[in-house]
Amino acid sequence: MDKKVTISDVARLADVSKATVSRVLNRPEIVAPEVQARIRQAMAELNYAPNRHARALSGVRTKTVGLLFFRDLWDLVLNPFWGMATSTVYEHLLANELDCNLIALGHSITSRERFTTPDRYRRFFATRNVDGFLVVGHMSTDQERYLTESELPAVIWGRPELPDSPLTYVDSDHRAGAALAVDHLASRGRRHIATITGDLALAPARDRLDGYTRAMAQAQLAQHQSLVAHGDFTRRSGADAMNWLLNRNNDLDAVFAANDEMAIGALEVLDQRGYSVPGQIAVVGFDNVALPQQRTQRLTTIGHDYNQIGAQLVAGLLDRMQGLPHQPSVISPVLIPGDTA
Amino acid sequence: MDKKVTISDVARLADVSKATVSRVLNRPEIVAPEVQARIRQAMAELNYAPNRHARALSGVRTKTVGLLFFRDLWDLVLNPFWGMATSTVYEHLLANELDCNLIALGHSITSRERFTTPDRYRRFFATRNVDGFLVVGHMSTDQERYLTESELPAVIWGRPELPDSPLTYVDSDHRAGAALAVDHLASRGRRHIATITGDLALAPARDRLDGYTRAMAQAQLAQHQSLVAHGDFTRRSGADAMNWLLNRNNDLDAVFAANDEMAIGALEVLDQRGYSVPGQIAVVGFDNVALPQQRTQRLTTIGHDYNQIGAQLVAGLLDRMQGLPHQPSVISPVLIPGDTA
DNA sequence: CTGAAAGCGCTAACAG
DNA sequence: CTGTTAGCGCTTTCAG
Repeated sequence: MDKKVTISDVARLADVSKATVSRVLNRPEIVAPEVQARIRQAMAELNYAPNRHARALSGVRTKTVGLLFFRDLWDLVLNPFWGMATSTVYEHLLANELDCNLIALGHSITSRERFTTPDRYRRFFATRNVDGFLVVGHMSTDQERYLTESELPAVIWGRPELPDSPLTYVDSDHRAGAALAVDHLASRGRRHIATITGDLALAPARDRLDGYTRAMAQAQLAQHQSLVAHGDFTRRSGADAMNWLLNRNNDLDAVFAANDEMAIGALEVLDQRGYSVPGQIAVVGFDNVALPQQRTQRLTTIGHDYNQIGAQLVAGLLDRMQGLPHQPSVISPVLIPGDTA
Repeated sequence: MDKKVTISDVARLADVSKATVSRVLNRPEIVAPEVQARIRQAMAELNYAPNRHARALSGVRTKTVGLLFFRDLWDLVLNPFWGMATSTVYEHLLANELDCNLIALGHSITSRERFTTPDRYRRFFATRNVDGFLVVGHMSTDQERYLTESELPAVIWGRPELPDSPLTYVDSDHRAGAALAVDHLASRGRRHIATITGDLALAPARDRLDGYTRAMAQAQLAQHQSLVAHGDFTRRSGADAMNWLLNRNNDLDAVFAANDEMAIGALEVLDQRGYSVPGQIAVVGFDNVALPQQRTQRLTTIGHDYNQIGAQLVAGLLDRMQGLPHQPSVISPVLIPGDTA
């Protein structure tokens, strides 16, 4: 019915020119109050809604940003961290009156088939027609390259992999976070602190391990191969790693897991095998994912400052969209006290 | 750099007219093979990517659908059901080469402020400029009305509330699902079957309760007020409800919770209070949310046919986008065997 | 402060 | 099969 009300219809009804209508849409202050009132009236009457494509075509910002989620959407279900991250970004986008185009680029069969050639990738980014991108999750160097080539402003949650990427970013200080965990444990008298690493192909996992190693050294605690178990950020792997640790250490008194999921897995094993937590073994996780309600015992963990990261991410993108520079920033995580350490 | 390659540039390079270039984009089969090759070559060389706004403006489908998520995005984190639902829809959209514009309309402060007036709502839907909408989550009757007024094709996961809404839908048969649960329990010899309802303001919760009631009657099992505890779909409420039930029934031998989250809450209480499951009390949930890895004991539950729902949703929308009618459909859930009943 | 006119990039008749 | 010619709805000079 009123699907096709255009600016001309409004102009006709209000007895002005299209240009004037357009003006009240964009710079209302420069049009005479009475005329403006008349026009607004007409718009309401006709139930007019501007066509964003036409708008975009004539060179105006869409105010739409592509939220590139470099994971399978299912990950939103499997690890709450991703849900936290995307939700946070989404909220901040909304708060800045930006529309969001969530684009998932995971490993699901269907989406994998879409990107067989570099060419397709390029096309993909260039063709989104958004004002900029926000990136969540880990992208390959190729993906990073193509995204860069699209020449659209983009800000990453995390860090670019390419040496001197023009892509800017906001990241948590993973190393400092891990150190926070170790220091906390050490200060509580723990001496035999093990760690369960994440997938070391990913930078955050490496950083967290590095932070652990350094903090252990700093605290002058003995380190040993058998104290470092390798996981891959999944709950299952956390459980396996915990078993592995228990089987080769009998004086273990603490574990720092590189994320909460693995920490939960570890807790389950400890529970099964009859260890008391934190009595015999203390556990600290990482991410501070929304698990408070999931167990009677609240996990002690290292928390990202989600809100600040989200805020800086979109502030940075807004800057870049206006051609301003954006300084990458690294945000300090904090210790979230709980019942497990 | 190549941000502004247009169809004319390609035309010039390939020494043809814009129209011909446009043709290879839309109906390649009607252009001479050699010319086509030349054009494609030129496109590659210039790294040409069509401008979707221009395209849309000249009356072509965007192939973009708005995925309206009528919940706060945080719900993706809190209850895996929403993650399952949106992921499923997303996958099917992708499989059909449709782009997805995820739009969350929850109760977060920021988005709430956006929709203070009916007018804003109308504008919101009309202004999306997508080819159609897919709806996940529960919308108010107002929202439903405005969406309808937008006159864009829309298909709902669930059911419209308005009497004879032109909005079409795909839904699980909640009543049948609940009956499945009760029948299963009854067939295993359970006689004192309680239920924990969801938020009865929502149709699915009412349907599941109704299904329970009918199946109980059918199985000639005694019903009683004290067997019906009210929850709100959260884990916490499931736990509370379980306590409530335990406190006023001493012969309880089974519980049907209206969703998995509440079932988990109930299991936690049973565990704490020292009941054996399913030895003393059997538990069945609803939704078959991806919790397999969450506990050693797998929850017996009623599962939606996610894939089929997703497929029909998208197929239905595609039909409606072409002006074809779409028959709403109701999909039967199935019993997912587990270790708790 | 307002109107007329040109053009954003693409598609769709209509002729050839 | 291909080129020409109009727009799609909106913004934006440039005059008035």
